[in-house]
Amino acid sequence: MSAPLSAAEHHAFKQELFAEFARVAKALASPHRLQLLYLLAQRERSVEDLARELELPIANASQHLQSLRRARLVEVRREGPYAYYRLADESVYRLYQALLEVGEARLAEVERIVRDYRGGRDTLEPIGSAELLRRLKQGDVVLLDTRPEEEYRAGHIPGAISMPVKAIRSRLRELPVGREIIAYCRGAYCVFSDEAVTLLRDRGFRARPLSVGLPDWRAAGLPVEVDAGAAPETTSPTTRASRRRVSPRQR
Amino acid sequence: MSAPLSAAEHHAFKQELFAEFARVAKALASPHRLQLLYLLAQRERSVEDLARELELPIANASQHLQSLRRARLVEVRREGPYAYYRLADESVYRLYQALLEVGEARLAEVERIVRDYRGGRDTLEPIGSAELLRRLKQGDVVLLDTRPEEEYRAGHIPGAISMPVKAIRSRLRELPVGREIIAYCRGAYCVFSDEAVTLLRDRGFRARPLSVGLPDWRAAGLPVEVDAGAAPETTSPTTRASRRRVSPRQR
DNA sequence: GATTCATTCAATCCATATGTTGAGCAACCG
DNA sequence: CGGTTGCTCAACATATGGATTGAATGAATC
Repeated sequence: MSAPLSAAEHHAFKQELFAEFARVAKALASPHRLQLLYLLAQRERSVEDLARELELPIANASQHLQSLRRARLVEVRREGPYAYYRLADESVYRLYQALLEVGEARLAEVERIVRDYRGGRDTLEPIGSAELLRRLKQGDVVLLDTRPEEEYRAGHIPGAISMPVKAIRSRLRELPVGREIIAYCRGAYCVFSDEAVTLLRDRGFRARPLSVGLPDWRAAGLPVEVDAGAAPETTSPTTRASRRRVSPRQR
Repeated sequence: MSAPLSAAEHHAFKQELFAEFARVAKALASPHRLQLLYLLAQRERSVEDLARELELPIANASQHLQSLRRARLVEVRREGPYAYYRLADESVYRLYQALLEVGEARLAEVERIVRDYRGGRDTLEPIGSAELLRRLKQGDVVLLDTRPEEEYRAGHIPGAISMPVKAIRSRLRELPVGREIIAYCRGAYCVFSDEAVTLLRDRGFRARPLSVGLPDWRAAGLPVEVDAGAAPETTSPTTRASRRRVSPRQR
């Protein structure tokens, strides 16, 4: 039972074990793959779709996705000619979050890059999740999901309106003037909500960004609503119908 | 203020940003560096010390440590001829934890390696942190820190007795026969506490391992006691005295 | 000052990763 | 069936990372 274990055995065991963990870290160790995870945290997507958004050759995107798959960070669902990739589970996003947290805390470069990029726009007074929840219950705020509509359909904060930042200019009349507007997007390094808030303020609205993105909201265990007709979680045989537009958007 | 930002600018920004995060991930992407972090999570240590425990050439260890340092995952404190490395902060350990969590959840290999290594010894009925805290207050358990004494001195669970697993055979008479004995060590993949529990049970004691290691306990925000005279947290000028043995061990 | 010791640096070799290109494959369409 | 589409694979060039060796640094000691 308590068989004596040699130091050499100990050593080999540790080596094998940490080699496995290093495999996971290796999968994270590429800017392109991190960006893929960032996009996949919003919703499952096809190879071509991802490649287009990241401006990558398709073969390159495919290879990165397979590398992520070998590390079990993402999973594929094949449907006809398409391969839809998605995050394997919530623990993958928590790892991604932990990586960004360390990066932010430790790398002065990150701060500099962000500051350089969005000049004065870091004083938009973001609202926290707890306060948003409270005020949503009171009904005195309007909540905008500024991500592309497909991402809204794949999961959004209950009560949010889909208002992709690209469409917001033409949809201003849908917004109330009295209540404060809260905008959220993909996460801390996504500019959709910041752009929306800046634009809304220019037009005389009271607006603030949410401090976190939808994946962070979900990871915090807060409620997320999925539209009927959104790409199914279960790998059902052939749900071609899932590609149609549905969006029974709530106001 | 809301200066229009071109798609190309967006793209370059994302590239730079994720390149920085990838740098952090790259630092994690090596079995040897992960093992270094594992050891440094216990206490700060010198290069030679780490190299000896991991059976690495010193130059190799030094280079890995510098690579971790460039990613800001560890920091150095130089004292005379020695370079003492330590984890940069708690967020680094949380990242390490998140990596292991994903590895455990996703890689069947990890399970296999662990199972292969410790045959039947995974049914030692570990006790959780909450239950341990409760029973420590009641005073009906004895808590053993089975790590090397230096690690105990650098930080241990309040009330724990330092009982390195290598010394336990010769110190059995210090242990009470009535109360249950709880043993903890470096973490889930450390075998010190399992070995101690197995040995104690063979000798007729009631013993169980704690489900987490000291760094996990600390990361959970639970109290940790540091011995007076242990290597100082603050990089004080020249605290040579810190190398003497102190250990006013409490029973 | 010369010596010793812990650590770092520099140069090398080898292995692995990345990006690119073009070919291959399977599903679907006409 | 032949063509198109979405993805994957294979082969290559280039770049990067890791381990090893021996020399260099820098602090402490003699």
